[in-house]
Amino acid sequence: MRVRIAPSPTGDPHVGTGYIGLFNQAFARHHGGQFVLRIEDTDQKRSTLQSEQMIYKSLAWLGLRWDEGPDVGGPFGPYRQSERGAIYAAATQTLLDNGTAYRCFCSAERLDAIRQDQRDRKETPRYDGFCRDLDREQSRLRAEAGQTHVVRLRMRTDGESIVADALRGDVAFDNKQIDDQVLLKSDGLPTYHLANVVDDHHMHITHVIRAEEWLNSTPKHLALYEAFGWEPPVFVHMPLLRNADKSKISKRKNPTSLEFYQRAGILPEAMLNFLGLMGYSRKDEAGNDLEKFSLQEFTDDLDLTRISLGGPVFDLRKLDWLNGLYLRTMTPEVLVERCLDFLREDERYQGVARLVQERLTSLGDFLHHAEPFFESNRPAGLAARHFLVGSGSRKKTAIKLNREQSQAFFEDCVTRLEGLLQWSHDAIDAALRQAVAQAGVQVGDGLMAVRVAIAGRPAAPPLFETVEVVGRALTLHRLRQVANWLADPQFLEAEIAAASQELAAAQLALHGAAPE
RNA sequence: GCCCCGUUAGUCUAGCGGUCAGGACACGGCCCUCUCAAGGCUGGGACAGGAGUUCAAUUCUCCUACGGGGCACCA
Repeated sequence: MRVRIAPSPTGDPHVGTGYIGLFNQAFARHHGGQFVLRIEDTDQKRSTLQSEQMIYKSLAWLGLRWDEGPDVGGPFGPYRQSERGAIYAAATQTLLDNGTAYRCFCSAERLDAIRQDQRDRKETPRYDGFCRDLDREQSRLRAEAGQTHVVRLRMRTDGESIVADALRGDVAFDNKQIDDQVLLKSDGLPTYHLANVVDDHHMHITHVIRAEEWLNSTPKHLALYEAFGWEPPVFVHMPLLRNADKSKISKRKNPTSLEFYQRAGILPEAMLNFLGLMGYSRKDEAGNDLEKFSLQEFTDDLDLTRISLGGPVFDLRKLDWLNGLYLRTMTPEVLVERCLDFLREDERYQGVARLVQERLTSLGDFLHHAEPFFESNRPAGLAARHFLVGSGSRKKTAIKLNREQSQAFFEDCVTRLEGLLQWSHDAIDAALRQAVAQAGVQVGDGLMAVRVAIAGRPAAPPLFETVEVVGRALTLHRLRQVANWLADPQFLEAEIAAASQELAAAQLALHGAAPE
């Protein structure tokens, strides 16, 4: 048995990739098969090599080990789709020759127009078949003349397609509902649908274990297998990880980057364990649910038919509990090792040392100053008043932003930082200054708000360096967290009230009981 | 709008016709304790609604509601 995961190197390594990867690998190992990693980089605009590297790094951190992949090779490579152009070209030609695909010369404008029209008439937006019956010879000549075009799948318009999903049973789709999918884009690269089917076949994939979002496009894939005369694999559509509001997990509402969890000090074995609890459960001898288990144990008795299909909410509180459980059951020796490794293996370590250095009077001070860089959860706490931008300012001229405005400011910071191609001091500097200018507050006040959001305290190393060192994943998470706090007036109020109480108590302790 | 999937407590789940509906996170209380955690005990809290099938439905079927996903020259 052979399975694969096929992440797309666009952006941060996604926790969903880890989730699907876990089940794929465990399935392969359980059955003594192979687990393949394939990089789906057919989207030229969005794919980056950097992102690809991060995928390897994060999946390896999690503890997943693939038998074949771009980085480790294998007998059915190349494993990067951008390097398989000739294979897709040949496959496309086969379909063109046997009439199951056709060239389409329609412009993007025309397609937009008909889709809009269909939407207006409340119909399912789909290709209208304008080029479907072009003369084959004509079509060939136009293509040879260099006219830009795509290649589309000629979908049957009658009957229905049955997807035999391993978890759901037969799922029927009316063929009339299925679009003539583009297989080859005008840039000559294949779409997911084509590349996926061709590669899965050539890589001898027997079981496709992927996210539920693909279920609806499976009929297209089935049509492709048929067009090629190939045997389709077994399909297993896993439930989607969800935000607290049950929508598909997204970085707006949850940290989705595996890098974030690594940097936040989550143990990979706890993360894997937690993912193994999503839509799945194991039992102990007494028949109760087993909460803690190793990858090996998970793999040993994995049974995909036990997967439950309701979309599991990715609840960080339980992850934290599990992580603590792992931490508490280590021997002190191992714990020390893990902590030191956590710091040592983190490339931020050097950067933190550099920033903290000038503030030290003893080695023991290091921990205090380094805390903001590694801490995972940051309660709003004592410095919360800074989140209302300008409110913490001692300047009389300070422009204060109200709750909504402050929230908008933090969200703007997120958007600008998110868009940075280079996570460098200068780029961060520029982005944050723009955000401050946009908000119309004084530079010091705006940056102070960001500083407190990032470092949790007003006294910290210079902001841009700090942000650079803290890194993208954690920085964005902390800013989003503050934006979310600001979105909930009660929460922030309570936080500030608690903080002032804390402050009063501290002062009381310092100066003795106040006179009656 | 159309198509598809799903629905046990706030959350993760067990259950596959007859159960006091089990476990876990979170939450409350008590205990332990110099604090905080951890730990122990304990409490509240769920089968979305309605028809049907059956001696018997959380479990099977249908309808409704709700949630989600898809409908791209993104994956």
